[in-house]
Amino acid sequence: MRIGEVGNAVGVDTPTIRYYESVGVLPEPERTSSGYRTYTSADVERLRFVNLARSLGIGLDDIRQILGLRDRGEAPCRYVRGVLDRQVESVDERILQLQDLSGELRRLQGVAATLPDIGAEDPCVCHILEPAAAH
Amino acid sequence: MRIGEVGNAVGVDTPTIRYYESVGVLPEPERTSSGYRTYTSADVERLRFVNLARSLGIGLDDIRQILGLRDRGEAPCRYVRGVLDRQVESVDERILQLQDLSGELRRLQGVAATLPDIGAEDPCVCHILEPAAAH
DNA sequence: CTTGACCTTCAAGGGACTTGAAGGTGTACG
DNA sequence: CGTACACCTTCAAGTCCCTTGAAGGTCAAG
Repeated sequence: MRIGEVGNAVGVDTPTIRYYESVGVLPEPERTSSGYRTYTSADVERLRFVNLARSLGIGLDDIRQILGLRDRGEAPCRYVRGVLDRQVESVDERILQLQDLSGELRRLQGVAATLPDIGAEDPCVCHILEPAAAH
Repeated sequence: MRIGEVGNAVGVDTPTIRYYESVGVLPEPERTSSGYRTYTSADVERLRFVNLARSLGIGLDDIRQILGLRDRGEAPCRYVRGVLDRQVESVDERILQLQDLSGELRRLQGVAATLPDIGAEDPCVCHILEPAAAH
């Protein structure tokens, strides 16, 4: 299989596949005599896994670790559990931050709707945003 | 005021202040004879505004626009309203994505808790994550 | 024999910093 | 007066995960 077919099969574009190879997440594949990369079905499964893990927000370093464990014949389960725990924690924290942010932005939308435009003589940079600094 | 004092006053570290200058968000300040940057209280207010806008997730390009309008004596209000609208939309979209992600990760935590560790002979990369691909 | 889709490499861009190296300045203390 | 120490300077590269572009080679169909 050539790189474009693999990309279509898994849903990853070809520069990304080459990028994964360049950072050591995918191994260097065989080449045809003219230099085209050729992939096996094991390579396709590996890429499918990488793509799945990325869609869960798992970083390439963690993915490399998990694949490395498997490559050395060790069960990655313990490591995967740790990654999941860390990932849930950071995602949930991020959600809380963004919910705060959304609330603040909506409050400022309300402020913006009631305030008239200012003129050049006004001393502050932005009379919509700057009262927010009171927090 | 020197760069460190400004940084302390506003809560921004000095490399970041220099970075803001390098990308044209802050103007080049006066220098002492020995080359140290010296800031006015107007510079401090400007940095305070940049920091506030950044804390709302507003990008440096938008911040540069807003400050540019003010610098040219125009009211940035209309532009600021547009930025707020776009920002609320993208933050809310991101929250939804992350909530989906959190749900999926928690589901996988549950899977991980009930499954035993696999051995090297198992055919898949990770029997915790891979059933997730069924979605 | 040419068109067009595919493939190759290397390099740079993006966003917003962060870190590091190598060195100059300013001041308080002994 | 010397020196330790905190502060400042510049430039370069690293972070994370791709994405885009340039310049060119390969292959099958018409």
